Amino acid sequence: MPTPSTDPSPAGRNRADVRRNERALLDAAAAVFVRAGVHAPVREIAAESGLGMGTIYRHFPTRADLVVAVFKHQVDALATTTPTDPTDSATDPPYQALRTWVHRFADFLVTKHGLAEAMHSDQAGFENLHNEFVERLLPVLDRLLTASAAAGSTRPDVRAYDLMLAVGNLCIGVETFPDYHARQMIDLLLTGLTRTDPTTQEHEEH
Amino acid sequence: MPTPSTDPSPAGRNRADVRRNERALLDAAAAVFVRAGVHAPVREIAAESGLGMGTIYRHFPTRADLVVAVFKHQVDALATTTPTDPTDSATDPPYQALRTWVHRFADFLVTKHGLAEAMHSDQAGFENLHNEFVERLLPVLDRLLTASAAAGSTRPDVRAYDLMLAVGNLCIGVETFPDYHARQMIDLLLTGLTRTDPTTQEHEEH
DNA sequence: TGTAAAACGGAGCAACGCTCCGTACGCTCG
DNA sequence: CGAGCGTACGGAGCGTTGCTCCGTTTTACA
Repeated sequence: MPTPSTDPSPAGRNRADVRRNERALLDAAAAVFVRAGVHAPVREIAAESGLGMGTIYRHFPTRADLVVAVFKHQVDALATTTPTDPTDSATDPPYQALRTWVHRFADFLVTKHGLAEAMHSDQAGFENLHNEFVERLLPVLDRLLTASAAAGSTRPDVRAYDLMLAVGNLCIGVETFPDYHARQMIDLLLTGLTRTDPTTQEHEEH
Repeated sequence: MPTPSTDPSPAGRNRADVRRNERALLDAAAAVFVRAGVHAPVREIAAESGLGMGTIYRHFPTRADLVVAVFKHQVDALATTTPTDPTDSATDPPYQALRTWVHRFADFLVTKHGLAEAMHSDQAGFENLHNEFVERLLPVLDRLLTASAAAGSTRPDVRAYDLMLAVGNLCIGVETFPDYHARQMIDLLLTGLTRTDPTTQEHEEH
C-alpha cells in the first residue's frame, strides 16, 4: 500500500534541493532566533537563509511550525529525560526528580528568547507551538507528578497540565524585567505543591 | 514663572473641547477594550469615539497610557483596599488579608481581556503600564506581605515585586486555554509562601 | 468680533504577515 | 543523453497596523 498520510512525502523527499533548503532554513532560523528572539520578522530569516519568503511559508506554514522544528531536538531531550526509574525512589525521591525536571524545563524556556511568551500567546497560529509542548512534555511531567503524589510527597489534586502552564507562565518576563526572580517563584510553586489544601490550615474560604 | 512641568496645563484645562474629547475617548476606549481586548487597533477606538487618530495620540502618546487611564480608577480601588489595619490582626490575620488581596488582584487582571499579557509584554511602550501597576500596587502588596512575614505566617525572603509579577504571570492564558486553572496555581504559590525553605524540609511525615 | 494659540483630523509612511503565480530547477523515462 | 513534466522557488504585491505631520478648525480672551 502507498503511504497513507503521516509520512515523509514520498515525492518531495527525493528532491535534493528540498532537503538542502530545509536544512539552510533551520540553521538560519536558529541563528536569527538567538539574535532577535522568536518574534523576528520572517523577512529577516529569509534574508539570513538566502531563500525567498515563499519557500519559508511552504516548508513551515506558520511561524510556530518553524519554531517547533528549530527546537524539536531540545524538546525531545527534555521529553526523554526521566533521570531515575521508579524503583530508584529511595536514593532519588520522586519529588526531587520532579523538582529537577521542572527546573530544567524552566531553563529551557528562559534561554530561548521569548519562547515562554510565544508558548502562551493568544496570537493566531501559535496553537501548534502550544500543542507540541503539551504532546511531548505533558506525559513526562504527568508521570513525575503522579509518582510524587503516589509517594505522598505532593498533593494529588493538581493536574500536570496546570502545572506546566504555570511554570511556563512564571518564566515570562525574565528578560524584560531583570529584577524578577522567576526561579524563586517556581520554587514557591513547587513548595506549595508539597502540602495539602491551603485553605484547610485556617478557616477555609474559596 | 509658569508651571514647571508636573502640573495640569493651565491653558489646556480651560478648553472645553479638550475635556469633552478626553471623556469621549476614555468611554470609547473602555467599550472597545471589553469588546476586543487591550490590543484593539487604535483606528477602531478612533472610529468608536468619532475622533481622529491624531487626537488620540496627542492625549495618550502610547497605548499603555490609554489603558492606564481607562483602568486607573479600578487600580486605585485595588490600591486603596487595605481591608484591615495592623491592629486588627487577631480577627483577620495578615496572611488571610494577603490571600484576599492577591485574589482580588488576580480577578482584576483576568476580567480585563489581555491585561495580564500586556502588563508583562516586552513590546515597546508598555513599560508605562508596568510602571503604573508597580507604583500604585506594589506598596500595598509590600505592606501586606511584610505584615504577614512579621506575624510569622510567611517566609520573609520573598520580595513583593517578585510576587506581584508572578501572580500577574499566572493569570496569563486563562482566556486562551479554558482548561488552565490559574486560581489553583495562585493558591499553590501562596501556600508555598507559608513554608520555610523548600530544600530544608527534607522529608517529614505531616 | 478679531486674533492668536491650541487642538483636531486623516492622509501618508514604514513595517510586517501572508499570498500568488510566473519562472527555474531537478528527477525520471525513453 | 536529452526532453518533458511536475515541483519548488522567489519576490512583487496586497491588506493591516502603529505612528507622524501639517493644513484646517475651534476655542478663549480681550
